[in-house]
Amino acid sequence: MLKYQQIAAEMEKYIEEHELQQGDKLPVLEALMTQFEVSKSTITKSLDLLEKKGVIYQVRGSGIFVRRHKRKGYISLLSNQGFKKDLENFTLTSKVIELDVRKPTEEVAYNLNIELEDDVYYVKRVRFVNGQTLCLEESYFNKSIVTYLNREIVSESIFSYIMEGLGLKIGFSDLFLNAGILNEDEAKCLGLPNGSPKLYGESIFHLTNGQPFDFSKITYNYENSQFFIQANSHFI
Amino acid sequence: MLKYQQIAAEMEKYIEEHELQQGDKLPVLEALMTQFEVSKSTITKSLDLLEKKGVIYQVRGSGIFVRRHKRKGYISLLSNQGFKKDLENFTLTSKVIELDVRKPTEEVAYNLNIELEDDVYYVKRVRFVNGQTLCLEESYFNKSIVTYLNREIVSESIFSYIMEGLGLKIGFSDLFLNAGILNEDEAKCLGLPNGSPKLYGESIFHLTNGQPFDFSKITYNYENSQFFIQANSHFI
DNA sequence: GAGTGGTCTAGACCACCTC
DNA sequence: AGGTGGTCTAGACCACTCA
Repeated sequence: MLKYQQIAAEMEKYIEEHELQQGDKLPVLEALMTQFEVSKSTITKSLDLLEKKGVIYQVRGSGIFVRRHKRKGYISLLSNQGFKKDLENFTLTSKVIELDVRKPTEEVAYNLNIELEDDVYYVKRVRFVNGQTLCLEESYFNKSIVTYLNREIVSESIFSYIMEGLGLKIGFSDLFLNAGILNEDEAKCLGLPNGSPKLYGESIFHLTNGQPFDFSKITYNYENSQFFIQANSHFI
Repeated sequence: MLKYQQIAAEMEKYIEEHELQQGDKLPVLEALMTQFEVSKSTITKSLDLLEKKGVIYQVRGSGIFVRRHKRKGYISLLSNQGFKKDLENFTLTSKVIELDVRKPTEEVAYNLNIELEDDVYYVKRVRFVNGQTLCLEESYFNKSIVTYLNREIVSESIFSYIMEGLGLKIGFSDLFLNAGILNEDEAKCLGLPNGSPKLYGESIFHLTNGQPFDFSKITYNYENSQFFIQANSHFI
């Protein structure tokens, strides 16, 4: 693990364990430099990372302060790691509805940047938090990258398998979101009345080298899903 | 303007003007260093900024590549600048429904970190894109920070006024999102049938020094609003 | 193995906040 | 004025990719 990541992790752990609150001041740069025995730029890089994660904010001429969001059970739209982290104290389970290898539709081929003749894994599953439906998820994986899937893998965390089992490195993701009305199949899968509102998202996940490997359509149960985003104005 | 911001702006402009596509390769670090006559760390900082904005991605050992999302008319949930930037080619207007000074509710006082005796500006308005309703917005501004508002200001971009007119610096924001069903008043304001689905968000905007100054509740017309987010895995 | 991006350092100087 | 974070440099060395 790199120095600046290590330091960021330690600082975050410290903040959590000591239950520091919004606005609490952290030691000044000078102190952190000597404490961790690194140069100024390394500390700065750690702090920039924590700032990007929404853990702290830095005020020039004043200090470094803790930033905490105050609502539990919200899913971060920024960590492209599925829900594992956000719903740590909740029980996450999945029911696999379908799993097969097929040819992509035009839409899927376009989003995965492949040809219509190439193969994709198709996975349809319902995900639950604490036994209640969270979302209905239809995923398409580029089979030449995600070379193997089975029902067992797919009923657990697919992303853990992709990273640890296949040794792939996830780089970045695009997410598109809107609201709508559940159709009959969706309502049935989520256990909601026909015509209920839905939160609907499409996301495309890429490897670090820029290759898209996963295109997913997710329909959320509006009663059990809420999201948060922490933004900075560093890029106006 | 700082060097690294200047360089980032120039590079972004270059990419737009030359209509570079997803995956197109940019010059290597060495070349950029000599071209802009700056050190490696400065170029790196520019590139990190562009990466954070979702404009490029960097692959170690390989190069720097253009990253472009391909859908028009989506609102970025990361730029905490209102919609100005995302809906550039659309006409944005507002209708002010209410504007007054009042005492905060407990909820508002909590989110703005003020006392129940303090004053807030309350603004209720409907916003339109190309003449169609985009959202219903109820905002509460800490009056000791946002010292003055009037109907004229409020019918234009409040944020431009806050930055340019009042000289305040916006730092970061928290956004909470979920879906639900429109109530009668909301449906009327948005011109939708009663009981339609809605996208509902609450956001808290802070100055660079960490003070919250704006708490807003926004109800979106689900037919006219769609969002996107570009995420990185740099902080797993 | 050549090319390319990423980390880290030590230090100079600058911009902003608080008192 | 003194304290604090932010920018920028020059250069060493490391890690990954790809032919």
